[in-house]
Amino acid sequence: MRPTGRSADPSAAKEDRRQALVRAAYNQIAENGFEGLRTREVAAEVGLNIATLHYYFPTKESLIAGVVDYAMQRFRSTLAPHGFPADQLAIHLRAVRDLLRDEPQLGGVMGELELRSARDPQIAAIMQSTYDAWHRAVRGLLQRAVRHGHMRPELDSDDVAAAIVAVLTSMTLPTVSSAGRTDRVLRQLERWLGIDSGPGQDQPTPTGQNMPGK
Amino acid sequence: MRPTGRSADPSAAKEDRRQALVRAAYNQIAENGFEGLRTREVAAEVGLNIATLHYYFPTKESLIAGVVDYAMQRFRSTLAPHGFPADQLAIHLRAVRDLLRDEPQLGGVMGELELRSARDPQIAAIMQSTYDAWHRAVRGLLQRAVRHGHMRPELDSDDVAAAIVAVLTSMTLPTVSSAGRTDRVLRQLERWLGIDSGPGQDQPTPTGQNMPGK
Amino acid sequence: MRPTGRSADPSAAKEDRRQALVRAAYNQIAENGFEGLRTREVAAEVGLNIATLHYYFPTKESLIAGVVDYAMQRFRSTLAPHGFPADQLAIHLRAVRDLLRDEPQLGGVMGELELRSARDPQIAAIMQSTYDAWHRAVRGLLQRAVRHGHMRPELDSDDVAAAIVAVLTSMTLPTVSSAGRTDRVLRQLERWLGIDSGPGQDQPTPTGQNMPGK
Amino acid sequence: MRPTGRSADPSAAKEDRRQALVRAAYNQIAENGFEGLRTREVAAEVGLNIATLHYYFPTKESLIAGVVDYAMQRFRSTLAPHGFPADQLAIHLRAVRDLLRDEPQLGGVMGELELRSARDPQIAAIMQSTYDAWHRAVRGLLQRAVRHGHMRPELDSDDVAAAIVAVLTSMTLPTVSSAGRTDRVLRQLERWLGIDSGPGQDQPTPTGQNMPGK
DNA sequence: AATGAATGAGAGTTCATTCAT
DNA sequence: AATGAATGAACTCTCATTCAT
Repeated sequence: MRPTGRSADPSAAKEDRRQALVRAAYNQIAENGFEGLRTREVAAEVGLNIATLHYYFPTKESLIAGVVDYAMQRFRSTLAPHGFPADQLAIHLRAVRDLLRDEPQLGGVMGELELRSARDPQIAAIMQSTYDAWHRAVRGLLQRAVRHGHMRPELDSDDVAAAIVAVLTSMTLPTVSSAGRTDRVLRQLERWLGIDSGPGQDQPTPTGQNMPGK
Repeated sequence: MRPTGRSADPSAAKEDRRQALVRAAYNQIAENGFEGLRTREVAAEVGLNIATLHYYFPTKESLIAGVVDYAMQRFRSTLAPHGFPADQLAIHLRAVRDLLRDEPQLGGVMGELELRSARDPQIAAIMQSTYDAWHRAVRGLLQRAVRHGHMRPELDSDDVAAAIVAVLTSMTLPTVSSAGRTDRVLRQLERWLGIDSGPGQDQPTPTGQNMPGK
Repeated sequence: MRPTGRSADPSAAKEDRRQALVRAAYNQIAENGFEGLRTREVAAEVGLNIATLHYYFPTKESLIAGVVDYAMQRFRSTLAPHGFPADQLAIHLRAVRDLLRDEPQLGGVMGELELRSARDPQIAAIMQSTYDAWHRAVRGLLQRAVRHGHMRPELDSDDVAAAIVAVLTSMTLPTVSSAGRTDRVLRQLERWLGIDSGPGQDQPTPTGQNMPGK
Repeated sequence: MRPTGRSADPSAAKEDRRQALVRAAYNQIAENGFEGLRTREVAAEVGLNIATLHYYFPTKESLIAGVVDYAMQRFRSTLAPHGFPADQLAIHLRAVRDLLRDEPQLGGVMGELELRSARDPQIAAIMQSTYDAWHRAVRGLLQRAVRHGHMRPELDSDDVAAAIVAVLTSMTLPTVSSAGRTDRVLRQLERWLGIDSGPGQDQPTPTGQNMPGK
């Protein structure tokens, strides 16, 4: 009675199809943007007829809603790790970078959602709450780091969290992410946070401009 | 007293019309995205027939090119001040914030261009060169600031410039810019750079987390 | 008893629709020329929406290709009889005349294709090969006729075939075909070929200018 | 007081412009057919503005009428030579061939007019009367040739004239005129008429199938 | 659960024509 | 006599959506 696979449970099979369609749409958006999202293409990629797509998703908007869900879950699942020990902030930054590097579509889709949220209140709400959760998570990390004495107590955890989220978000944009700027940006962010550990991808930079105590 | 308006110079009048169309398209993109850009709407907004729009811009693509030009000029003109004394980096950051605040459309359009550049090589080239110029300008500021003793000499001006550009860019995104996050982010950036002149919008908060020497 | 009409075989029904559209386009071209061919009209004539027409023929050009096929087949089917006994050249000439008389659209469409071939290499190729085949068929007839002693041996079968094809082709032109000139022309051609079997449509005019021996 | 040239007479200058426009349209039709005739292009080719074209020719149809006139005059002028001695029929055939060879546009335009006449009664009338005149001229030649003993008395001058005109007309069609078929056709026509003079373009063929004297 | 066929609404683009200057 | 600017009408083509099967 596994809920996945083409097995007994009919409603599971249905969910499979839906997932396949959502993933196809997700890829399409990553590649062509909302502008270039064609339901026919999505259906074709899954090997289905347009009409069948509309059986699963009555309207294009509902399919997009599915994509938003999928992207968010994809994002969150990787971004909100389990334990978060003391200085796992560094791990978090790397995780984001790795995620964007390994699944380049995600950046594109997030960017598209970002923009769409300016016009689509429904998406805006989802995005906002996701970012709020993210912000809170990062802020929590910062506070714990301060409590553990790994960061300067006078930092405004709200402001720093906002800045971190902003920098990480900018990395989804093509212009910033291109030409290896990503690594530059991330490295500098680590320096500012005093969590740069040298190797990463690159050279040992034991400077630590911001953490005089170090 | 240039011949703006329906006055003497005929070629100026033509340029006026073109500008009006470009601005209308610019607004449309800001409001509805590239996805929602309709030439008929643009023409109507200026009070012209579509055929007339095509008289000025043979193709939709050429109109978009006009918009790109306009947005870039809008962006650059405010971003590349003339003199740049020693600590004008702060002024620059504020200028960007003010520009995005006072002309909210600009953020939207830049975001759209940003995304489009992932698929449109022509736009990508323009965006890239603009960002490169921006990066160089900021880096130059940083280097001068270091030379004048206003910043720590060991900073990697390339990395810091990249981070600054990334943060400022992220401010064009709706999610980041909403809910007053912009100010948070900017304030923190200033702190990191050691150029913060106070909390909120302007009040003096001489903390200076990053520039211990100062 | 093939599944014509709205009966069993679904793919046959599809082919029916395609045929109906092609025939409608064929009629439109005959009536208004390529210049006046409007997809909307074609669809309307069959009782379909334009979008549906594009379902069957993705582009106007592909619809035209269908028309070319149809016209050619219409032409060939009647022009390349089965057996061709000795003096069937006469039959061939009459068949062409009858075809053009009974299906006046064909002349118009062929004329249009003729002209279009001056600008459209694709059509030019089709027309050329059709005419070549026709030329060869006629030449073959002539040679057999010579071999059987029904025509003078010294005739240049290539030249005569070219002339015959030219005359028959000219009969598709409105000016030539109008005012009963067709019959005049054909009668004279028969005389030159020595196969004339009578005046007007049928009256016996045993002159036979060309076949003195006969 | 020459009526041509850019001199004194204002109405002559006007006529010049008209002629230039007509000739430009004529060339355009030869190249692109009626289908591809664009008034803007015509005006541009003469170096005028569209609006100016409409000053000379209020409507596109009126411009076309001008082209018809021009083509007809071009055709007639060369086709109806002055003297016509006894066997000038041969000269006539050669003249037509040379005309079509030396001014290839004429064939195209005549073909277009030919087809258009199927839909445009006005053009049909002009074409018809031109062809009638041509037919009569050729018939006159034949009759004189018979009277002078250069042709067989029993020929039906009406039928032969019709056939000649048909063959010559077919030579305006691209498919017939291509691939050197023209010469074949013409040569054979000359043989049938008994006026082949051997060399022409090619080999001496003194056969003369049709001249009983042989 | 799946599909082929059909559609309405609308997109960008073209073109002959007009009008004020 | 000439033009730049403007327009209406029409064209081909696209796409999300629907419906009978």
